[in-house]
Amino acid sequence: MRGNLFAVAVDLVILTVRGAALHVLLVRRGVPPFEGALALPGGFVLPREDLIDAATRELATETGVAVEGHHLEQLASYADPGRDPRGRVLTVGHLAFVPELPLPTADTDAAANAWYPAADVGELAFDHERILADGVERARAKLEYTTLAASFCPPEFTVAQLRGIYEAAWGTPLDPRNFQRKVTSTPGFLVPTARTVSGGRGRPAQLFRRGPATMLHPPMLRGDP
Amino acid sequence: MRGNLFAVAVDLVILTVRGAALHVLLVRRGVPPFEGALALPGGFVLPREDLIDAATRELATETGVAVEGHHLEQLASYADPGRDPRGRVLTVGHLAFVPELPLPTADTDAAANAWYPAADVGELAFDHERILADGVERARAKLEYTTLAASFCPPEFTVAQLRGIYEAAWGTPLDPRNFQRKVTSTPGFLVPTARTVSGGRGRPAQLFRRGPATMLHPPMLRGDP
DNA sequence: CCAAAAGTGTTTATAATACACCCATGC
DNA sequence: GCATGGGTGTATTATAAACACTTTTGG
Repeated sequence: MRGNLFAVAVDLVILTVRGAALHVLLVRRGVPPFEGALALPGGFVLPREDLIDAATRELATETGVAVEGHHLEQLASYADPGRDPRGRVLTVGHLAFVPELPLPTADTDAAANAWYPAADVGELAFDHERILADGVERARAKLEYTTLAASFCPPEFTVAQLRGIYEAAWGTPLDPRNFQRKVTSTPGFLVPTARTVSGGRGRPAQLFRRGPATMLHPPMLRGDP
Repeated sequence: MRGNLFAVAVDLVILTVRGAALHVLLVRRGVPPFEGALALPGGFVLPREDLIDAATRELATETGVAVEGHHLEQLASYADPGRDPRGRVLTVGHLAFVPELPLPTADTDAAANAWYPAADVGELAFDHERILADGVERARAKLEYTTLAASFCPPEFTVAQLRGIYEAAWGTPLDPRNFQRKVTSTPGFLVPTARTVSGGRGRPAQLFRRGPATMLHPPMLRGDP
């Protein structure tokens, strides 16, 4: 067909919210090239595998959790001729949103994996800084006009937890009272459960699940004000 | 590195607005596979070429016009193992917005190229129906919250022309008077020129160029109402 | 009872719609 | 003049931000 063949990989920008900041899952590379450097988790696509399946497999490997209910989408492809010293490698970046969860202590192929603040990762292997930047930008954009913030929460969550996601993602405190009304009055965003959370300091909060809606009209954040 | 190598192609969803509907540029295939079928224009990525360069080259080939001022962005990658009967081919879909322009009468590699209504293209080669659908969906979404509608217009255009883009893209008539104020009062959307268009039936309209702004806050279209 | 967080009601500012109206041209 | 589309002003309506207030828990 042609002499110019590519190896094809998938790399994952796996984001979560810890404390008040976006964090990304990075692995320490154990083999050349870029041995010892931090990198996005990823790997080559298998002979009969589709891209989303390869990404799903990597996500399960790295987080130790099934993809059940996690959000995973394709981000963009990167194929700069010089991006990999081994030769011509195209990588398809993917973006995943997961709740804060304990990581498996690496019986994976990677030497170590851990959460790092997405805003301050230092130097990464290959062009992974660029892929990460694109992933963070896309994540922020999608939070504005979709209901995906709930993908960062566990299966059942409070309105305050959800608000923390938005506040972490774009660093602005939000009015808890107006936020409450906004999300509870958006049809299909939240499905109330009968249960409440106990043990907190104030009045117990009601627990919700993700609703069927995916798009927000109007968006969550407005212009500059 | 690995035995599972891919051929890598780029395919283009080139959109324009003709009359009152979105149209897409399609080519009639002159060689197998899918000989005689309609397909998106595209081709293989060259050995030292980056993806955007390959897409830019194809866009210039098909439209006969330099990419000056045209909008071109990566859409998504497609690599289903069965998508090409010749073997493992990954294609990186791209999305282009161009003004209505005369097509070169094919001294290109394709047998013929022409505009087709994007909503009614019939069967396409490979998985190009899917790629087209993704492109149209992305185009509609981006028109809502960016200034890209102006990319469908010639270098100088009237507010009514711009309104026609929006009306064609989502099939809703818009109030000319409120539309006028909305776009002219959005900073950086339109740059007025001294010139006006003559020969129309009513009062001559002022001509504008694209401004530096790219994002719209708030978006152009609101929810269902 | 007090502190703290959840959740509701109400006022106020802001922005979007609807539409009356004037402007500048061709015929 | 009059039809036609370009462009502006303004009243009405919807929405979001600000914040006082009530609810329900733990200590």
